Parts: sequence; C-alpha cells; structure tokens
Amino acid sequence: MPTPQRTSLTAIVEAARHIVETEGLANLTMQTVAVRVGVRAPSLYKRVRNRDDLVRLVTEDTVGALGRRLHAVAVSGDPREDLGELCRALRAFAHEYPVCYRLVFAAGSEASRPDVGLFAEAAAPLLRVAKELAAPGDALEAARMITAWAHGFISMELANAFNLGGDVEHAFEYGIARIADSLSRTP
Amino acid sequence: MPTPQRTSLTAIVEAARHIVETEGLANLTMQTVAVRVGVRAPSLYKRVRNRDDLVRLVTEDTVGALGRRLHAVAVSGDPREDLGELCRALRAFAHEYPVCYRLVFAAGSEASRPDVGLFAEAAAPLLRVAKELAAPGDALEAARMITAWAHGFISMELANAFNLGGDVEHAFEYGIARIADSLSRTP
DNA sequence: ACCTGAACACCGTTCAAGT
DNA sequence: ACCTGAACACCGTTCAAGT
Repeated sequence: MPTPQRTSLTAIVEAARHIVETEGLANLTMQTVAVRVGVRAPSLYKRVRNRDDLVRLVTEDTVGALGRRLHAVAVSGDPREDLGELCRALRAFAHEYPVCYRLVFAAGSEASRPDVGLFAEAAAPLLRVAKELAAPGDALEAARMITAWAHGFISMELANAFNLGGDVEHAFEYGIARIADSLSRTP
Repeated sequence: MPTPQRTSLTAIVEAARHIVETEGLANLTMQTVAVRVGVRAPSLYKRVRNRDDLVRLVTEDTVGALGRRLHAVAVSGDPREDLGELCRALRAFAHEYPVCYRLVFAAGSEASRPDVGLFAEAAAPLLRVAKELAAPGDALEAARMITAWAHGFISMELANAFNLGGDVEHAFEYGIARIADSLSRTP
C-alpha cells in the first residue's frame, strides 16, 4: 500500500543548502537534513545516492543561481562597463553565499563535483563581454583571464588572504580597470 | 618511568601530507596517520590538538614549501621575465601537489586555516616584482592582481572548470603577458 | 613521560519490516 | 511505494591504566 511522500528532492537540496551556508559543510549531516525536512535519515536515500551526491546537488544549485545572477546583469552596450558589472555581481553573490560559493571550485571528492557543462552556461555572459572586449580570436583566452582573476580575487578574499591592509574595494576596482585595459589594448 | 618517543610532530605532519596528497583529504583519518607513523591513534593527541589542527599543520607546511619555491626562482633583473617565472613556479607547484595546494585557500573549518602571516611571507617575491612593474603607490594593488589571477587560473584548472577546449598552456602565457602589459602601462 | 585498550558519541549507509 | 527502527562499520576523542 503506497505511502504519501513526506518530502521532495527540491526540499532536501534547499534544506541542505541552508545548512551548508549557515552551519558550514562539516555540519551537513544526513541527520540534520532529515530533521529539517521532517523525515528520518534513511528516507533521504530514496532521493539522493549518498552525502557526496547531496553536496553535488547543492553545488549545482549554487552554480545555477549564480548563472541567473550573471545573466540578469543589465547590458549597457559599453563592454567595459558590462565587464565591471559582471565582476561586481559575481563578488556580491560570493559575499552573500560564501560557503556555497567556495563549494563551486572546491573539488572535494569526485562524486561531489558539479557537472562541467553548468560552468560554461553560468559563465556565458562573461564569454560574451570577453568577445566584445578582446581582439578577434582571443575571446576564449580573454574570458579565462577575466574569470580567473575575478574568482581568484574573491577566493583569496574569502580565505582571508588579503592581510596586508589596504582598501580591498579599491583593489577590486583597480583589477577590473587593469583587466579591461589589457584586453582592449591587445592588437 | 619515561617511555621513549615513538614518533614526532614532524613525522606526523609528513605522514599526513603524504596521505592527503595520495588518498585525498577524506581519507586523512587519525587511524591512517597513526598506522603510517607506527603508533595508535590516541597517541597522536600528544602532539596535535585534533584533526583540524593536523590539517592546519599540513596546510602551513605546504605554504612554507611553496614560499621556498617562489623565493628560489632566479632573479633575471627583468621584472617582466621574473613575473612569468614566478607564475610558472606557482603553477608547477600546484600541479605537483594539487590536493595540498587547494588546502591553502580552501578555508574549511576555522581551526584548520593557516596562519595569515605565512601567506605574506610566501608571496613576498610576488610583491617585489609587483613593485618593480607597477606605478609607484600601486604595488599592493598590483600584487593582489597578480596573485588573484594566477591563483584563480590554477584553481579553476584544478577544478576542471576549463571545459571549453582550447590550449590551457597558451591561455596561461596569454594571461601573464596581459597582466604584465596592464601593470607596466599604468601611469 | 609517553603509549595503549577500552569506551563514548556520532556519522553514513543498508535493509528487513511496517503501512 | 515510501518510511522507519535497528544494526553495522567507521571515525574523532577521552581517559584510566600500563610501562
């Protein structure tokens, strides 16, 4: 005799994302997730393969949310301006969800790594602006340069690696300007 | 009656670093470390506070090794050339010890985070070349730009985020050239 | 002074038994 | 068809007892 479903994959991933962000990855246990969605821990295995799988789902959910954020950035027509807005949107997202953001490039175990195709989709707006900014044929290299710098900056910021004082906001704007310069001046 | 020491902090950290690099962070257990140094798990607590503390020690060990690598890069006198060599040395180190390298900026739990002062010491050569390359007064911003880009590039590479094909080696060299351009052209 | 076995709480995961 | 209690292996950590 069928039993009514007491939860859903969506609810589980949402609960997990909330726990990861507020309590940290270490406190994401099948137990805490189960309590939050109102079932017992073994029931979670009806929807997710295991804990690594759940971490992967949370990460992919985050990549999706980030992608939507970037796609929503207003297009001004000026590629230099758009580059700045995209970088600031990326940074703002990372500050809002620092733990989940780190998950995206954290790599952890093989099974918890997000699908590679989602990266490309989320980063599409950056590829577009890179194409507008850089010399023809350099679009891919330019896009990698932008994402590498922006992600690296944010990642070091979140890791507290900027410990020599100075104005971090100013350093970020300085970086945007230098990146835009270097790409647009390339012959 | 005193018992002779059967291991040392150095041996424990070395064993832990080996396990992390070859088996992954998840397989770093007090048990596996203990077996490798020839004692029982509880004995490890005579030298390290807990597992997080051990992870921190492994991370700091890695930062130290990385710093020595960067300090050992030959100084050519040409800042542009030196910038390239430093970036390549950083990347080579990350490829040699990918798991440990990730630990450096991974952040994990509070207690496993490395001492902030060690970052600055390891990155000193990069700060020096930034000072030579950039406009006076921009040294700190320039150094942050360099490290952010290089770390970001490597971090995305290790996370398998470069999935659109293309020549990654070429993209790295492209980045070095663009960074050098943008810093040296700054008024 | 250091090392160990035993013990505890906790976690991921499986599965037979319930509805 | 989904949910659950019970059980298992494993892990971090503590501590009294050994030498």
